Amino acid sequence: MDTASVKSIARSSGASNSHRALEVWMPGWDAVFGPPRLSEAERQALGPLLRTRRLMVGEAVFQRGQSASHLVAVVEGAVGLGVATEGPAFQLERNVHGPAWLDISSAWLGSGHVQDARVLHAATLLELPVDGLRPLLGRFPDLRERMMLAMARAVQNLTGTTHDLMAKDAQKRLASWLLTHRSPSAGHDVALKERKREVAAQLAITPETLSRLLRQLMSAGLIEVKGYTIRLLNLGALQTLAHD
Amino acid sequence: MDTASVKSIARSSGASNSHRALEVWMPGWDAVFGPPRLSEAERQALGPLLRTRRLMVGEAVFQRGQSASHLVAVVEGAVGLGVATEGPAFQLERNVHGPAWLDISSAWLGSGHVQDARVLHAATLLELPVDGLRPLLGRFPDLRERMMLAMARAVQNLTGTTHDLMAKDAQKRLASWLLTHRSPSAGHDVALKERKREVAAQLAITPETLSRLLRQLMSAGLIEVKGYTIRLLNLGALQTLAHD
DNA sequence: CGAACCCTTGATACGCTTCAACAAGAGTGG
DNA sequence: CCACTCTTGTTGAAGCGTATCAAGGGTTCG
Repeated sequence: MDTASVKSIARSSGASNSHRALEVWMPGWDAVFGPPRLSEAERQALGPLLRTRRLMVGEAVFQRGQSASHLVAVVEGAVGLGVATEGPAFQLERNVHGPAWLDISSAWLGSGHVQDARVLHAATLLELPVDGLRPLLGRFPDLRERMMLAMARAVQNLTGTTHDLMAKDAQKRLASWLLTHRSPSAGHDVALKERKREVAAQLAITPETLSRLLRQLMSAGLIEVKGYTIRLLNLGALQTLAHD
Repeated sequence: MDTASVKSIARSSGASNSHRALEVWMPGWDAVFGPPRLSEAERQALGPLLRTRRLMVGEAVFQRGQSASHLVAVVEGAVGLGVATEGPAFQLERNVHGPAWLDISSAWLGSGHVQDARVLHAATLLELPVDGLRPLLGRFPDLRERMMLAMARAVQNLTGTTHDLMAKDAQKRLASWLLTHRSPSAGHDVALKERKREVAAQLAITPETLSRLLRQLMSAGLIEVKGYTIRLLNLGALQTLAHD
């Protein structure tokens, strides 16, 4: 496990010069914290605290009820959040593609994770002990602001999700999903990075219903489905559908 | 508006002794921040920033899209979060009874509220400008921790809500709601503090369905409904129902 | 080539909504 | 004081949206 080697570097560097300290910083970590980039001082302070784990498909990142002492992020890969049922079955609720926070709230409360997390595509995970983070928030206002923003975004995202679940039917949720998941470059294509059954789970519908809905939108001329690529033919109409 | 008088006291007191400073602190504010009680220094720092508003039934606390510069809490009374449709109609999604935070996330992002908020029972509101709060978070570690915890709790609550919406049917959500809303003292009664149609809205069902479900649970012997009081006759069975 | 997936399609079932009617209180004005 | 209206909750009948179950086709991989 390469976590060990990173750790030993961090320890041996001690109160290092910036050159040595840089060695504890791994490429990709910046993406989790998001722009603007962390300052050198922040990186030096955070570096020794951070741990990475590399997990393969199907492995559990954490389990429901398991006490949480670390904030967890996905640096790269994909992790599903949900509830494990008996056996290998897994009731997927949310899909986290790196780089993004996976569980930014549980560790603060110290009361254990609320969901299970399972690796969907081999993933690199980042763990940040909240006990170690706390003092840093006093020393680094920017880092503090960053964490507040990250949590605020989490709240807003979840608020949006609950709104969608309460107020929109499946077709509207799908239209909404398609619009937010279109590739940033070519604005009219959605390249599915996951299986359709996982998309369906996020939309809180069955794979069968998703299939029917796609077909429905297709025969209405709004989209064009080719395997795992969906071309959006009529953005305006999709937005009208999605917006309430 | 008594906000003005409070404000003038805060201003005139300047670098006051603790006796004068206490005057800017209003009874009830502590409840919003939750235990343990704020320190004297924290109160002195927060006091001049906080503003209270007293709003009557039906008034809008804030509107969707309206830019948010303040964290908003309900000191006392009840406020509904949702989306205003045309006219006076209001699609209620969440119900906030004071003391509790109403919108703790929008102001951090500075991107406007995501929902409308409307007063359901005459309410006292507390507003805390995030620009004023920011520097305080550097000076008061306890206050910082408190805010992190509050946001973390918001995330966990919303996570629970989405889980319920995705995985549970209406009956299970109702059982769950009844269990979490039973009066803390006499553990077998639920005294509704709102109209049933508002309870239904929170459960994302229609009032008709709520009525039928209550009748259903009643004839199953699990509860006893008398107007706005519901007696839970079989906690165990309700928990079995609620827990997936 | 068969086995194991994934997606699709069809038939049917069920949960919840919608619409409509009605009963029971609360407030209002003659 | 009674008739009137407004609001809230309840009940019934019908319909829509989505789940469930079952079957078949397309890939991928050993």
